[in-house]
Amino acid sequence: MTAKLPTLSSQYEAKTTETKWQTFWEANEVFKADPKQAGDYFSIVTPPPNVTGSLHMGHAFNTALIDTIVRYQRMLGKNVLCLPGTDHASIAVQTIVEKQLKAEGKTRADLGREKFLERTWEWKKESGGTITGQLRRLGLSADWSRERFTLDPKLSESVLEAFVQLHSEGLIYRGNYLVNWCPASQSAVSDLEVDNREIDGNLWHFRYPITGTKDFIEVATTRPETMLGDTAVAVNPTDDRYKALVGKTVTLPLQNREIPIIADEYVDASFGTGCVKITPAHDTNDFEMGKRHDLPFINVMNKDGSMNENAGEFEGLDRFDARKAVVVALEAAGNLVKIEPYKTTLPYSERGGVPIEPLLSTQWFVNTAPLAQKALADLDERNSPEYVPDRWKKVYRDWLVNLKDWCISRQLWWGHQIPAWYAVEETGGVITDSTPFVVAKNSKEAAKLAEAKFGKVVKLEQDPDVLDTWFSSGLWPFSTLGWGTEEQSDYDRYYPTSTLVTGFDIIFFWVARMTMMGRHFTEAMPFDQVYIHGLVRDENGAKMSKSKNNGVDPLVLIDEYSTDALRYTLIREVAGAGQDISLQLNRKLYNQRVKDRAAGKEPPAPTPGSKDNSLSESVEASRNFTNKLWNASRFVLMNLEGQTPEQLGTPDTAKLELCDRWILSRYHQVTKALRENLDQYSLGEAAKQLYEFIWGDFCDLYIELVKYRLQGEEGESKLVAQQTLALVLEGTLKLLHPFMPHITEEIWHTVVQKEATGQVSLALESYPESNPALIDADLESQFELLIGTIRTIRNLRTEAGIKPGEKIEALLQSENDRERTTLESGQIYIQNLARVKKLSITNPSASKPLDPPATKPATTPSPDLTAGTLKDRKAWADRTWLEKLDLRDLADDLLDYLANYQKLAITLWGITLTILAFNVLKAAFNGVHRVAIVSDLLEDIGFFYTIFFVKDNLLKSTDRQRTFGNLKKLKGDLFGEAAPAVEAVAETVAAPIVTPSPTTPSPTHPEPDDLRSVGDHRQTFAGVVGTVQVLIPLDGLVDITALKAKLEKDLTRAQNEAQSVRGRLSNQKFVAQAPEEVVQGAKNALAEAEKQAELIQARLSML
RNA sequence: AGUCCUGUAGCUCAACGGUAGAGCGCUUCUCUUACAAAGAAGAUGUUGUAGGUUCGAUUCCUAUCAGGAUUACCA
Repeated sequence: MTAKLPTLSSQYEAKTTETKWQTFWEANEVFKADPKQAGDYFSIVTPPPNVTGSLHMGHAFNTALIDTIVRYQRMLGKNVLCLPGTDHASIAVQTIVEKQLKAEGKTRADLGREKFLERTWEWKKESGGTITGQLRRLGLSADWSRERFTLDPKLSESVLEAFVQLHSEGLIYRGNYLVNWCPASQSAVSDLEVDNREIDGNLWHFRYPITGTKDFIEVATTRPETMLGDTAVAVNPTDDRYKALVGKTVTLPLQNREIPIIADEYVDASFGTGCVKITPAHDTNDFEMGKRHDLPFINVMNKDGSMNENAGEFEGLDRFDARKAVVVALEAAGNLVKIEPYKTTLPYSERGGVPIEPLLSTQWFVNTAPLAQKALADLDERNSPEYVPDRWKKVYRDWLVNLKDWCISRQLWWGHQIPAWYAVEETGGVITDSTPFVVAKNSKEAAKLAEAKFGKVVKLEQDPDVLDTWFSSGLWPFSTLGWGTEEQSDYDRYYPTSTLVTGFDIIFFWVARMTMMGRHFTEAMPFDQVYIHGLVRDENGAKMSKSKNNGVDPLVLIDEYSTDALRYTLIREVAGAGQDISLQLNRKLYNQRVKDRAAGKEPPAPTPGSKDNSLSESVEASRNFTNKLWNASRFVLMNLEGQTPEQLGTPDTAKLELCDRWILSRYHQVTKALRENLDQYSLGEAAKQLYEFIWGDFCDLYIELVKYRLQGEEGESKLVAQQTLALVLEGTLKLLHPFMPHITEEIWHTVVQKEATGQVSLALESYPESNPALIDADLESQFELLIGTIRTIRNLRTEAGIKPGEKIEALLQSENDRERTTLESGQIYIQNLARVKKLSITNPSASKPLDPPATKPATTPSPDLTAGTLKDRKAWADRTWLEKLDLRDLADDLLDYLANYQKLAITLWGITLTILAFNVLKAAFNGVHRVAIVSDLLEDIGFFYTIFFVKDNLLKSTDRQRTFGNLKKLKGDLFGEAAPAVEAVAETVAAPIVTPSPTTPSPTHPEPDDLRSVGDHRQTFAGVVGTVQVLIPLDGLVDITALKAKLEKDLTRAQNEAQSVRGRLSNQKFVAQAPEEVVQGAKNALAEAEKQAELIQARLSML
């Protein structure tokens, strides 16, 4: 043990602490995976963020979820690999760099491919560093030694391997098809890079003259300029209106081209005129039809979106100018019928920000059907991968079924260059659609292959295009582990990976590609489970997006509130089925913070109490939670007197006091629930449970309940409290660690007093296990009554306007033995937490009270039985022996005293003397039939107390509970009260087995006299909890109106409850058909409600 | 248009078919020696609407309204 006591500073410094642990974890390689380590493994490859700039809130959310899962699995003792990395994001990154060049007045062509790539790598270095730095600040417990980038040599090798293999299997081909063409970036783009927007457009109606007649056929289009490439007009074969025309031709206006009228099922006769113009080179549906009917494909557009030579007089016009020009020309020619406004959704290029053009071009494609079939079989036959939540499985499945071939070539430079080499001499020195080629991993192999193929050495040129980024992303789960390279130890150990954590928005584009590729290349699903989460929505519930400019930088919130607070907020929000989560934010303040950050200013220190000053209320609440944990830990540390949980040891079960047993029961209950929730990815639920346990149970109740023991004398009771506090705190830190890794690590090291090393870290501790033997549901519900009683007394205090600091008297009356036993065993708790100096617990119907239990206002204040300060006890001891006697109360108080100061009473001497005292009392009692009404009776206790005090620490191990019980029995004998049997009491205290009420009230109702007995002497405030009547006698004036109002409110509530339950019970079918326990529960509830109403009614009638 | 998800307190969300809870916010009181970034007490609901099944529906079914996601877009 160190010389100075371990403490926590009064203020938690989140920023320095978090940086400290992030640095520590990484420097000590705490999270480095070791394939050689035995045991089950748990591996996650993180979804690689694009190296385009910085992380947004969605990344923070994803990372928080991943890390919580990963840390939990690590604490379960698994061999964990969490592999981080980034994605090269061809088109996004190239767009950024080209923009930079443009600002300098240059183009990529000016630089040339090599120089351009150099420059892009430079950019990647900076941006990639920003990204991984942010992941580190989020506390991601990744193995940074295994960080990967999709363009790493080894990953690129995997890409080559995959491409060559797929090509050799005939699953990759080169062909002329329609692709999503982005004229702005002049590249094909994937469906994912397309953003469908609904826009207000027009529907233009044209008429095409039927060749050889004066008739016309009317067609409509949203893109008039495409008519220049029309090669047919189609009608439905069953459409009687046009049947006769099929086989004839129309003359295409402006182009004067004869095009056929064809019949095709695709045409919907009921829409518009039932005639469709067919442009196979510019529309996907038309493309299919063109193939079916063997139509010519006339491309009228250039790659930059301008019209080409096939557009005739419109050549050179931009597509939108051409649109206008075509309409004008058609109108002039009398072919325009009408223009009607029309809502349509247009695909926009996410990158270029312009409408996508379906364009016919020669590209590389993956034949996905055979790949998808394997993945589909795994899903249908083995439910692999398993989706959490399950409903996303359907979305995934639909995609696999409806899949189209995948265009994988991009007309870009940044990325994996397609490993195809063209024998350009065959086609005049340039690559054309028909240039022969070979596919190989490198130019050397390509040369060899080409030589074999052509029988001579030929000049080869590599395809200038690069692969779709998703191609390499599809390999990510195994390419990162060394698949297809020399070093496969990680692959052998950690593949297939355990869980993929990602957003639902990329199930198709990424998840499905990984499963197809993984299944094909590794014969295994790349992950066992897929955990799908939602998006982070902004303060108005809107999706965050660049175009709306409503994104939120997680670092701004981290600077303001800490990483732990942000992580916890995000996770706590997680509802069930992959729902979106929302983030509360003061946008105005946020914008200010962003500005400040840019200017290098720190966020201002929080000013408590001021409203409208919260950047994010929800994150602030989490920050307050960290603060709560910090302060509670401070308190515990202050009271452990320098001892670690290990040094203190586990508390002896037999010596646990009621609240110790309760908090341990709660702790094990929560541990159990937490493990279950974490196992099934109910992270939000888990986070909330911990919050409630830490704040509600541990801080607000347990700590308050044990304070008097900690502040009291050294001894067993104090030791057990310390042991329990230490045990629960350390366990709780472990439970919370996956959610809030930094603060828990900091507190833990202080608590256990262990220097942090690569082997000693909370992150490497075992996750707590639940001990079912310590879970006691009965005990917990008994506690409910105690807490309810405390709350009722506090409520009465408030209603009566009693000052918070003032100590009061209270009387608890219940006819229910179990209730009374519970109240008695928790008496000290009620006294401490409800600030009651004198508490009586009686059975109003058992025997006529000899005298009113509460007496007239004491002229000299009663010594405080509860506070337990030395001062009080001194004052108490100073009393003189035998001023006046109320023997019954004396006995009560003697027992109170023992209950409160059990640790003092443990000496044999003390007990002996107490028993002696009882015998003295007995003797006295026998001689006195009527006992004086005196409230100040405790002088005599002072006498005993002095003796106890002297002998205080002589003996340690006595079954004080049993003795206490015996004393109670003795008291019962003396006064004829229905004191619980000795055994019952002993067990109540040491191991409560008392079943909580379903209260079965006794048939005898309290006499009004009973109730009045208190009120006769003083004004009394009253409330009811369970069937316990809580009475607070008051001195001075009482606000009768307030009291009445309160009682009436209670009465209404009780009557309503009774009424409702009565209604249910009077339904014969309910009684007959509902399960026994439900009916019984209703009966109990009715009895309790009726009892409550009765008690309140009686009390009310006395006013 | 199809499919899916969601409608519960002012906000964000809970509630094996058993009669609705929590956090934040709000109101009142309190700076009590872990914590005012706190503590104590309190108020707040035709569970979107209408039917149905059931002894009993926030929960299951049908219809409907509203919001969202997604796929496909009819030219």
